[in-house]
Amino acid sequence: MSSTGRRRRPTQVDIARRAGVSQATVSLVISGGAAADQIDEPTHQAVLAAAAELGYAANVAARSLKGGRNHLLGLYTFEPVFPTDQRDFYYPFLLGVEEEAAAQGYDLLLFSSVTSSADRSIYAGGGNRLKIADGCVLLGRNVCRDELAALVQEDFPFVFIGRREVDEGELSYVGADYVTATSAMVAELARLGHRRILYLRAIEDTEPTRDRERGYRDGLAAAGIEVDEALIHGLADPADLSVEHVQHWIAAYGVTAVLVEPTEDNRLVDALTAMTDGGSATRVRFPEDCSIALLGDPPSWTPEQRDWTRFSLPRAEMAREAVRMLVDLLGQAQHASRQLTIPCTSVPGDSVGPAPASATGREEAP
Amino acid sequence: MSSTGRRRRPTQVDIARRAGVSQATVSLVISGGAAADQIDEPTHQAVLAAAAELGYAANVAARSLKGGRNHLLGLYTFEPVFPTDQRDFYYPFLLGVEEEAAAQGYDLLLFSSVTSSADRSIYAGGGNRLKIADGCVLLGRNVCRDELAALVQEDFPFVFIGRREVDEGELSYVGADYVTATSAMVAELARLGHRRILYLRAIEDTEPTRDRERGYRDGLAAAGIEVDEALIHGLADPADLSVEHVQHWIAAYGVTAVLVEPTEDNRLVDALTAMTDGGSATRVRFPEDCSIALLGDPPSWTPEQRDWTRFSLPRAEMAREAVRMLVDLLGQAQHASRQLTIPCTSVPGDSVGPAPASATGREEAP
DNA sequence: TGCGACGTCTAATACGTATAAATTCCTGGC
DNA sequence: GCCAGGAATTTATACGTATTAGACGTCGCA
Repeated sequence: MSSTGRRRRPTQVDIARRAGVSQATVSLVISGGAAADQIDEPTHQAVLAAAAELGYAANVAARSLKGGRNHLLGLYTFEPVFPTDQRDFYYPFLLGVEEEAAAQGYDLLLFSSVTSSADRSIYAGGGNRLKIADGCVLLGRNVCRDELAALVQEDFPFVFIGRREVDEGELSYVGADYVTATSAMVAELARLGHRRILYLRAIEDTEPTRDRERGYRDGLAAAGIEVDEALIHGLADPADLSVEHVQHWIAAYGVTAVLVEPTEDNRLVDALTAMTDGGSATRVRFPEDCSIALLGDPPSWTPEQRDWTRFSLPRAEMAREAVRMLVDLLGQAQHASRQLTIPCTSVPGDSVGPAPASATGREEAP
Repeated sequence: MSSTGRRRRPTQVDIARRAGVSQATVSLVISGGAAADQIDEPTHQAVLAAAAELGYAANVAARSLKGGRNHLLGLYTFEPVFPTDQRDFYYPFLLGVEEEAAAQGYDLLLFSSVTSSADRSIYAGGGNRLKIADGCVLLGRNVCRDELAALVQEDFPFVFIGRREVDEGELSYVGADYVTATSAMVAELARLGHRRILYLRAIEDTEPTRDRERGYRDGLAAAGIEVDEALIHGLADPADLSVEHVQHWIAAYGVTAVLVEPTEDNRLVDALTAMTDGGSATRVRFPEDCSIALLGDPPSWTPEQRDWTRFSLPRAEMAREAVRMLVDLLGQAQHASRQLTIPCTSVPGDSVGPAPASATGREEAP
């Protein structure tokens, strides 16, 4: 059908034959960045011409086996990125990675872990799948620690989007500055007279959660408020954030403000909305009854939604920086690990108000 | 740091040395599916033990170099997929491709054309970029015909999502059955007494548009209505679908129903919504004043939106089928082209009603 | 004329795996 | 005791590329 009728993809040997040179020369012309100018102009052209005629494309596997570069950046996510309910959360990351990868002249290799089966993990099939790419961007909240540790052991270049730690050594990441952002949120609440601030944290002990807790404690300390451990509460399911609970916290602990971590899906915001909607007796008004702020932004953001007080992660920016960092790492012989933290932006919103006068100074009581 | 202190990853040779066998034996034990049982049980165990002790992980590059396949499927889009205003249109395709690729054991190579610059085209850098993948899924409305033709010339395996044609030969695609869906829509309108049906088609002469026009004509023929060429109208910009225009069409041509192609962005639906919102004199009520149906679904679909009468493309299903077809093609020595058409699902909606009695039979007049 | 230097190219090899072909070893049959 | 025949394992090779060391001329200069 086609001119040659052959099925096999052309290789450097084919080009060499056609151009009347050796395979080594072809390799030098095609991918010998530095050494490419040591070959004569006529042969240079001849090789390129032959390559074009044959429709040559380098074999990725062979190239990376040999240790060369493929101009591929991997993107591995520990959770499915595409399911609809989380899409708005991950979309900005995808966007940023895609954009910056293209800008840097790399194509993106999407390692799919979309099936829940374990056979799509990094070390599936007895090998490290990521290695076809020159380097890899990692993403996801529920990290598999073993795999991450193994990745650090081999010195495969990768950058995590989000701060992550493993015992086995330092890894590179681009994270959001949850500590400062949360601390600032606490400071703002304190300025408004709040002294009894409830912190609803995720149950899982991941780095983002630890950072927020750190910021919470720092913020309280800076405001001269002692930490009451009873006000740090693990929230297993956003649905637990019910009217009854909040009213209980207000009554029993004198809580006047709540800080809560949003989930990657819509459940938290749904729960909040549900609390606002109920009949007058069975609802909580924010901020009249209680101030509330989100430690991060809820995934989907339609204009109709309420403008919750919160801070917002620079997600696309984080992704872009991660790609830049990765490309940088690739350029260096030595793979030193690097860490970068990007500030969050504060969104004032309308769910935080001054503390009720009756509550001010309440923490002075025994 | 690690037990050996070496940096290099263990290979089959290392295992072989440790287990006192040859590298070939190791290969047979580890990945020799069928031939694995021809080796003795003791050696089998010894090899596995050695592999476990060394923490062996197969080198994917070497493996796929040997096999000729690298288990990568390309995804090339002729338009940026990630920009926000089109994201809901392309998302289901991404989802489907991603999902099925994973199910088939392939990873996805995302060729970014996100920068508008031409140097990210298929044939950038002198070669066919797509060729680093085993095969490729193509996507996008504004196809570059030259490149597509060139792709057909070389017999690089690819499948287009959406019906596409080139003069140079047959290509494989998975398309939506616009013809039948449009024809059915016309039939339904005819059943409701409509005889003067306006068809607003896209200006560009792409396959999806041609198919719809074909369905329009077929549907009219089946209903025994003669085609009035004045009722086929090219719509350059969705904003042109204004109240004035519709009122004009009703008055001048006796139009009682309109069929319109949606755009990939939100402009058409926005225009429709705007028409409904105006003051009573400057708006059109659907279906009271005029029935209207969309030949495809508008991109974003929030529950608040009006439930327009339309038909809906099985986008995720198309994507999945495309991947399946591609994998199938890869398995065959001969690359025959294949075509598959998937039916659309009809969404009754509420923007179509019976034709006004005064208009029925109007087409009998000269 | 001879000799080193330089410019241009090639031969050879390594990367880690899979597999066909060849070898060794063993067992049983005569 | 010798050989056919199979089971268990190894040897050898190929996959396509990158890279190093060296081959081959050619030129400049003494």
